[in-house]
Amino acid sequence: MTNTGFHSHDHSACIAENLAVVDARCDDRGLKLTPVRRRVLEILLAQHRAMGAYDILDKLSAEGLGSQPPVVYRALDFLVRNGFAHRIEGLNAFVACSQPGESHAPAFLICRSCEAVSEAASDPMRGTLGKAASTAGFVIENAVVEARGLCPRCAEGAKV
Amino acid sequence: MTNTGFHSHDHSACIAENLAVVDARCDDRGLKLTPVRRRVLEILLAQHRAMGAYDILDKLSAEGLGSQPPVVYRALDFLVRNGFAHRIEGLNAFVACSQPGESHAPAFLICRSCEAVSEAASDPMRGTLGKAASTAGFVIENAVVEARGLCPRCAEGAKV
DNA sequence: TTGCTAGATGAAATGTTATAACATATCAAC
DNA sequence: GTTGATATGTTATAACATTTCATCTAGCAA
Repeated sequence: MTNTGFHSHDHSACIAENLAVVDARCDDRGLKLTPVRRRVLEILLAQHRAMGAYDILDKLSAEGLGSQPPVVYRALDFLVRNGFAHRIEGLNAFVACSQPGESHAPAFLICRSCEAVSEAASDPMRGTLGKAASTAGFVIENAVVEARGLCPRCAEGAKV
Repeated sequence: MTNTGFHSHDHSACIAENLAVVDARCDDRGLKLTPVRRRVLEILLAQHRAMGAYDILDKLSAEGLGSQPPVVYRALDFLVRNGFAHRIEGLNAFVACSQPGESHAPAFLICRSCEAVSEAASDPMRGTLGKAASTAGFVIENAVVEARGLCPRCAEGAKV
């Protein structure tokens, strides 16, 4: 139940550590973190927010790292497939994973005001959903769980 | 915890009842279920599956009920806003609501094989997610919960 | 009855997100 | 040095969604 994104922290260390973990995981598994892939991950890591593919593409192409949609979609696909990033369905956008490479069933807390995204643990099989599924005889393979609302900072601001 | 969609039932009665409820709700609230809106709802009700906006538009325009995207998006917006239909984020598609007009926090069970969609109750504030949110100081306003997997029929088929 | 207003619709264009399809490059293994 | 596997480059297009502006219609007040 790690929650990053809503609280201030040493962000450059946070980025560095994440990249180090991803590097290690790639080594372990024989995956190649190529320049485009690494750069896309860095762009995502720069902020705890979701970014659209075309926003990322703008940055990439400004740096001469590819200028066509498939470039960024392939990189994102690699990152998502390997658990280094997640897709936020409700925003058609992507965030870096805060627990890279760990197998986990993430749930997201998305602030509608500042658009910060925080990753929490979910357990789709438990609770009402799991009960409903088993009653119905439905076999859950995975679940999208995205909560929207206000992060601590924005909720505080809204009150005032 | 009503689950429709995975089990056989008198579907024409199911449609008729849903429409009757929606009619009544519209009367109550002074909403207008115009021909386009009603027809879109009927199209969605015809099957317990999610349909893309353009699929719906194809049907509409075949019937002379409007041929441009805004026609269907406006109708869908009306239906979703008033709780008569839901958007499935993971599919960029729409389903009729099985509890029209009731205020509820739906969760969806989506079969990846036959694409049937069933609506279940969810309670985003409860369980691990709610706990994570309150720990983080996050105020949940609503949540997208979409489980994917196999419906009873397809799960059975997969075993064989 | 007229005219106002708000909501609904018609229509054209555009914006945004995502993939198909095909060609080329890179690199390790044999 | 050929093969096979993986990654990239590039063009085009599919799929999903909204903006904009004009027009129509129902309900209602003067």
